Amino acid sequence: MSTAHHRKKQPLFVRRQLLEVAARLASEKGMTAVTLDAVSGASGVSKGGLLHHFPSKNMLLEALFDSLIERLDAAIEEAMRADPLPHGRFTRGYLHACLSLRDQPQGTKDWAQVTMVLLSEPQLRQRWHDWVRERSEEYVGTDSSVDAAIVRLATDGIWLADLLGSQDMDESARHRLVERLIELTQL
Amino acid sequence: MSTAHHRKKQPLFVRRQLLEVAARLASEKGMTAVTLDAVSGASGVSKGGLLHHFPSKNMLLEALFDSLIERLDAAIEEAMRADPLPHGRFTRGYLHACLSLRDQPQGTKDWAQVTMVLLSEPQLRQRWHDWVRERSEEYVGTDSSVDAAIVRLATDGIWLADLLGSQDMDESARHRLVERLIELTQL
DNA sequence: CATAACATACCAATTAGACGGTTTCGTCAA
DNA sequence: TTGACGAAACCGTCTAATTGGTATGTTATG
Repeated sequence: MSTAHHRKKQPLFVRRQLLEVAARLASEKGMTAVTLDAVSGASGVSKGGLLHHFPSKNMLLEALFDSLIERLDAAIEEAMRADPLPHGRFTRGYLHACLSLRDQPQGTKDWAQVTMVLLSEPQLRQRWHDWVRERSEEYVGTDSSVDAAIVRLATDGIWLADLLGSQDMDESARHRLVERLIELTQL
Repeated sequence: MSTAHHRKKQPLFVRRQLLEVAARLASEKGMTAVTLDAVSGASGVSKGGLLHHFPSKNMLLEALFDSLIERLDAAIEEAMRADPLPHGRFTRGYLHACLSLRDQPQGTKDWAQVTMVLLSEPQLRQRWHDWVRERSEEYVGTDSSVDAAIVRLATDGIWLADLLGSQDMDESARHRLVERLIELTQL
């Protein structure tokens, strides 16, 4: 009856839209709020349309996770290309990538929160674990020092702190923190 | 009809039992699996009984969160008592507490995973944030160096890595890591 | 016209919680 | 010591709403 599905078909845009809405719901209201009805409703897409793009709820969550990992990979690679020093390069790339993803308003907002929520789903933990393992094996030659490990762990800590939206660290303190972390990767 | 509710009344035990079951469900199957039916069923307690102890699902989750924070506080305090050096004492206490809670099989298992899952609930993030803020203000005199902040962030990172159940760090590597972290708190 | 991109209408199962009942416990008077 | 008696600690059922998913359309696009 509605003219909703008379609109122009734009599968890629709709798919992207659905993922973004799912991400927003997850970060703002938690996993229990990410239902098919809620996602389709908030997207202006029917449930049938949603299930056309993602055959099941799990598929939706996995796709969301994939898109986040993709983003992260791209950001790391970009940061690493701008880094001339091999030693600790991956660790610095990881640090910069996490920092840059933090304040990019484009696309999926609240990256940290979404990732956190997704990691709270046991089914997706394994994939994250695999991702970490792959990287740590790939860069074992340049990023296996104790200090590098500490920097990467601290990066995860920053990521974790960000998701609380806590603004208890001013810009200069943060800058000193990052400077020190980079220094540690070069030891 | 069953004789189940003829058993001896042990409110504290039942309450504790319910929290443990909720924690296990959360860590093993994610938040979406923590339903009133599931918790009451796996506890051998009726739904009525569950709702008697925790008037709503939110109350149950909050109580679970409280019990975890309690544990953490106790572990930190214990670690700090055994530490003679004031400088960086809280940071070391935080580190040791997180490490010790990791491998205590007693009571609520999978502490990290449960905390993670709970933090994925936006309603509970604020409380964690408040907790962090309180501590960082209380120990501003002894634990406000950049390196101390890094150690605490890295501790969060370890906590995060633990919840993936990744065993990709052997005992000696871990020991060196902790040694280095402690060293950083003393600079 | 064939197929992909949607929409609408259902469905069985599950959900949080309300409700009223039953059993035990603490307490205090007789 | 007993024995009411109110309150706390349970139990089991009911329900309205929501859940993930199916089945079957309708429209646009190549």
